[in-house]
Amino acid sequence: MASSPPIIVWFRRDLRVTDNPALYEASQRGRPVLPVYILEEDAPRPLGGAAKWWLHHSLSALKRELVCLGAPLLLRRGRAADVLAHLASESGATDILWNQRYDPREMALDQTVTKVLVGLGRRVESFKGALLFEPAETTTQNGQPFQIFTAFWRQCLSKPEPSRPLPRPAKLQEYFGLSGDDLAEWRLLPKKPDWAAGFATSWTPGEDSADARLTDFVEDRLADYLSLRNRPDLDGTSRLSAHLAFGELSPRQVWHAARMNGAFPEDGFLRQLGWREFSHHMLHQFPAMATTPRRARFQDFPWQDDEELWRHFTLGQTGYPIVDAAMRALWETGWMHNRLRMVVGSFLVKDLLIPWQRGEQWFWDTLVDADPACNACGWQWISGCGIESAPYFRIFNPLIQGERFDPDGQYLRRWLPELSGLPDRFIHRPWEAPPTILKKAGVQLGRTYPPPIVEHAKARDRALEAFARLRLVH
DNA sequence: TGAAATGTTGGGGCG
DNA sequence: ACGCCCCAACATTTC
Repeated sequence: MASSPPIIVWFRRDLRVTDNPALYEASQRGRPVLPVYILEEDAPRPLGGAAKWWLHHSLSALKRELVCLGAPLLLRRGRAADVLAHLASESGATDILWNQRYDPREMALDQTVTKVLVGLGRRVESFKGALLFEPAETTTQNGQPFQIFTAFWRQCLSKPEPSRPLPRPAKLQEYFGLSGDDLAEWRLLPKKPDWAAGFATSWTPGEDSADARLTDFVEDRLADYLSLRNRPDLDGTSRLSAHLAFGELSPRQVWHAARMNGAFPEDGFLRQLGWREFSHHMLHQFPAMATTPRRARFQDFPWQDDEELWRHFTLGQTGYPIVDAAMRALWETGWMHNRLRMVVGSFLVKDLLIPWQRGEQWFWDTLVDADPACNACGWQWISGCGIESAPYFRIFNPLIQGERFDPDGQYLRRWLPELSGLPDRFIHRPWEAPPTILKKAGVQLGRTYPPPIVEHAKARDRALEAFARLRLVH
């Protein structure tokens, strides 16, 4: 027996059933629900490798959730407009619901989809679930977008608090009769080599584990967040970034979970949500920032862009232990601590004079939490070419950062086994260790571990000089 | 969400 | 007792 026409819910980066406004609304209408995820062939930017791994597991988790709710997830691939138009005619659906996304390139796509569907006599509705505050409602007094985080966040905090998360919908009516792709066919997982083998020991994608991690964080570690958040060796952060990036959690859920466990909006943790918010609003308002420095004069920066140095950087073979440990952790786990993102970012851009866009692309490929807005904002911030950003002359010293935030070298020993035998005193600076100590630790500089590929003091001077020249020209 | 250079102050060693 | 130097500790400025 054929079902009556369903309501289509198009899942994108909102791979959750709780606090999912589009799904919730569909569940309220007393009709079958047809949830669909589309592998978009016309996506503005193909997902990176690590994100694909996450997507695979997140989709399989979402499939399980939706089976429990009674409406299995349909997988299709192609251009979103074609797929949805086809689905609408196959199923007779008149209503297509989704949660709004804010990246202008994706919004352009959604507009096309809308036009096509409306042209076919369908109704399209979009809902708000991806952000805490609406970009259109968060502007300066004369209606301009904010460019400075503190002003932006102050205004956000003066508004009513974000609304409470919606509940998980009750049982959904299944729509029968359509078949979709098999997730495995999408080949989102790496085969040979399987570089993602280590990911699973660090992560469990999906809404259930996102919720568990959130609960664990707000109950046990939120209180120490401020004092530990910069310590990669102590696991002081929430590690929710990938769950948020794929929408397995909504920022509202994180907000209220933290609030109920004693966080104040002014506190450090919610402020981090503020940065996420700010990044998304910024990319929404300034689409070009994905690839172009917001300060125009950085267009002419005299980059060196040396392939050999780049290779050392990506392999975690720069000779600066904190940089190398961070880059190898990124490769092995698909994630990097935020403090270390700043350290390696500063190193790439300022010590090696390699354009931030290359770093941004590398992160895009290797981070499980790769998010166009946060990634571009972060790189513009660290390279000094954003409007609100670290001034260019703010150059991190990898040695000082390492010793300050990994004082016992615990993090280094975990990711750089070849240095693990060095005493605390030298592990951040193996090139200063006396030969006897190196020998005892089994370290051969230049063989088991590289000497520094640049001398930081000189690299710093060179970067400042390049920056000074830039200022002279403009 | 920086680091280095430079300036200032004050205590202690020492002739 | 005094002036001088050194240097650590801290503050300010500069990149």
